[in-house]
Amino acid sequence: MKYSKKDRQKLLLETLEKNPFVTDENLAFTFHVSVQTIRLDRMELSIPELRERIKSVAAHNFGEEVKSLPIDEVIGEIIDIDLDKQAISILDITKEHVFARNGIARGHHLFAQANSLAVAVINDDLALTRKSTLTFVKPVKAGDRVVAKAIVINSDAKKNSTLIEVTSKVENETVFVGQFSMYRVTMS
Amino acid sequence: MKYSKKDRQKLLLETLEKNPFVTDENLAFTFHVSVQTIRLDRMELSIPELRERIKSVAAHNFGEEVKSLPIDEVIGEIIDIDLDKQAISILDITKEHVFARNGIARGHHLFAQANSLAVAVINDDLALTRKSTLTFVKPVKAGDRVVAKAIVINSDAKKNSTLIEVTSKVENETVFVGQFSMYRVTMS
DNA sequence: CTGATATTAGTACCAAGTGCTAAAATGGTG
DNA sequence: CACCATTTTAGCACTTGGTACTAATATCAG
Repeated sequence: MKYSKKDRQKLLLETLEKNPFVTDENLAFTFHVSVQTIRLDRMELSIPELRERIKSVAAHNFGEEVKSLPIDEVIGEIIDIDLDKQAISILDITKEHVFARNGIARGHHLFAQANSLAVAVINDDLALTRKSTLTFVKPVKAGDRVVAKAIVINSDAKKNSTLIEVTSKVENETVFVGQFSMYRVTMS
Repeated sequence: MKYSKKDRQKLLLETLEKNPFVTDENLAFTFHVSVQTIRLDRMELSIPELRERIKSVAAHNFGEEVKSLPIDEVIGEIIDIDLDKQAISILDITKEHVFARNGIARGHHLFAQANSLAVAVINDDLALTRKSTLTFVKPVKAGDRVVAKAIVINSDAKKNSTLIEVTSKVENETVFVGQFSMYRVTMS
């Protein structure tokens, strides 16, 4: 069953979209036409040859190295801090923080900002996250400026434990809420 | 200034590691040797030819199995995946992942590994974290190899919701547990 | 100096193409 | 049905970036 030229070219595009690693010979076989026809089709649709297709796939992802979480102690920029009471940080979301596919910020960046703010607000030598509950209220997009505010809910000195709530907002709209139960110790 | 064979081969490896898109001719020129020498070097080091190198980079990134997320957007290395069922990734903790102060891995790296694994295991076009509860059971140190295993607990198609539990272990000892409630949509 | 190691040269061949010309098949319209 | 345009197929020379193999030189170490 042969397709019309139009249909075949449409299918060709879809096929190569799904899997660019197919030779003309292979395509010719699957579409029951000659290799030359496939070549003509590629010309008309300006689809590059196999090697170029592969190269572009490779180059694309090779250049687009996803930024891992930075080394700084705090993710985001602290703009206000009142030790053991509250702190505020801002993080500008760029295209490096989002999924290429849908432009939505990856959860761990919001978590990282909130968590490191929770660590920073604690006035102790050692602060570790013990437990946390997170709610991603609303998707954050590239270009958004996320303002995170950490509030110390309570501090139980005996248990070496502190409860902190972090609320992150974009243009005054809550996008993320996290409760952090922190373990803390003063050394010396 | 010619290098010794040993030095040249070492540099060759590094060069191609950084940029696999280089022809033998090009390499011959930069190392001031003949093309044949480069080929011999590649044989000895069992480095595949340009096209195969490019193909493997492309194939790697075009990971046919992982749909939700391009493979290099995953924090850690996925070593096994059974879509909608379970997945395993490993992350080697280096000094860049830990607090300089105490050598303990910062929570967001463990979260990032677990969360991105939860996203990857979902066989859908869009997967976002809605809520999560985390427990940091035991501190992780530089040098530790964290093995995270994500298990899909249930999938409610009507609610577009999936519950995933991720358990991370170091040398078979649980260091982190996270429950992720994920929002998922199939596009088309 | 000699032998081993390293390097270069040259040939035939391959895959997956491009670019070009030309013939054959097919299809729609009067 | 015939005719002309579109579509498809065929064939050939040439290209890149190699492999596989053989053979000739360089280079160095003892």
